[in-house]
Amino acid sequence: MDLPVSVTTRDFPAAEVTAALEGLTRLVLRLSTRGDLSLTSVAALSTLERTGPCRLTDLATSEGVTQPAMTQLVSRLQEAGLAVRAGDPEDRRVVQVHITDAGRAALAERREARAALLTELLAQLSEAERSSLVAALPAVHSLTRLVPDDRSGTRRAI
Amino acid sequence: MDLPVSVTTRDFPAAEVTAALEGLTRLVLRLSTRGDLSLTSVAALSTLERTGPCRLTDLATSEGVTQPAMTQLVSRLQEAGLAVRAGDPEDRRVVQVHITDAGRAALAERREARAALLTELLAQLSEAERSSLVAALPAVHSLTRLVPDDRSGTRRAI
DNA sequence: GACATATACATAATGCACTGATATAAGTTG
DNA sequence: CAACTTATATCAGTGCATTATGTATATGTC
Repeated sequence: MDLPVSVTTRDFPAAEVTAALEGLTRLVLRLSTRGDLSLTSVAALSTLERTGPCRLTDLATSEGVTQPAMTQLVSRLQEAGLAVRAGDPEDRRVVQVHITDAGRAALAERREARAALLTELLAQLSEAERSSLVAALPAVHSLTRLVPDDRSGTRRAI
Repeated sequence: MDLPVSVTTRDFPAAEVTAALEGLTRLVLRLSTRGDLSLTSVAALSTLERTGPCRLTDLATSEGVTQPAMTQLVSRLQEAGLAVRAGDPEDRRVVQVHITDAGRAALAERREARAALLTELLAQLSEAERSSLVAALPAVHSLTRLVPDDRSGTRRAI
């Protein structure tokens, strides 16, 4: 328990990191206002903004939801004017989902608001704490890349 | 982009941290299986375990949900045998919510499962990355403490 | 060229977890 | 004791997910 910690795989304080992760998750969720875009909506819009138009099913896979869920989500986004469906002339079964200018604007606005609030929060940390967070960013990116986009196969309860 | 970074309030990469936070949030949510306890359930049980029996309304406040939501949540927890309601002899309007042994066991089991999976994920990072995550833990704790338990007053959209 | 199968999306029915509004019951105060 | 406040429960509605199934289009095989 209180042996010196060398951060190897074996003695990694997974419990603490798990708790921290859940705390952060709840923080983010609590900071979301009703009426805001859902996390999935934001993720889907971000994907569309980053990678360009995308098939509905591919979008579902990449966001880790089922295809019907994505159908509904795209419908909501379309009603809100943030995305549009477009047919694919080469395969008339497919729907290409495009982000609209309004969608891009909504993303930008949301990012700005969240960044502003986060900046405010972070200002209350010590400089050492801020540095430690920045230093952890690459690891976080690696982590989020580790979980495959599709949830089939080896998925397990966490 | 590749200037030396001194992490002051002014030039803190809030956008990046925001993005990382959202990525982590989605990671955690995606790793939750259907049938698992919801995050709110876990948070409520954890609070009960940590601080002992608690009024229903206080629990609602501390988890950042409305009182009806907490009434329902406690009902679910009670049906699942993870918590129980107990009357308060001093004020017969109040309900004291207690965690049960089964609730404690469920928490422990869940923590173990998540820690195991997280360990597996973390094993795929470099040692430097793991160290950076551990180093960021205190900052994360500070951050999660910054957001007050109740959402009234200064709450804003994020 | 026609039929079987696969693929892409939509629709329907359902469930869960939240919200707001309101009811009920129990304390508190003028 | 009436009026008010507090603590919880209940109800209707919403958002976002699920599974199961339907429909249109594509593809492969005989």
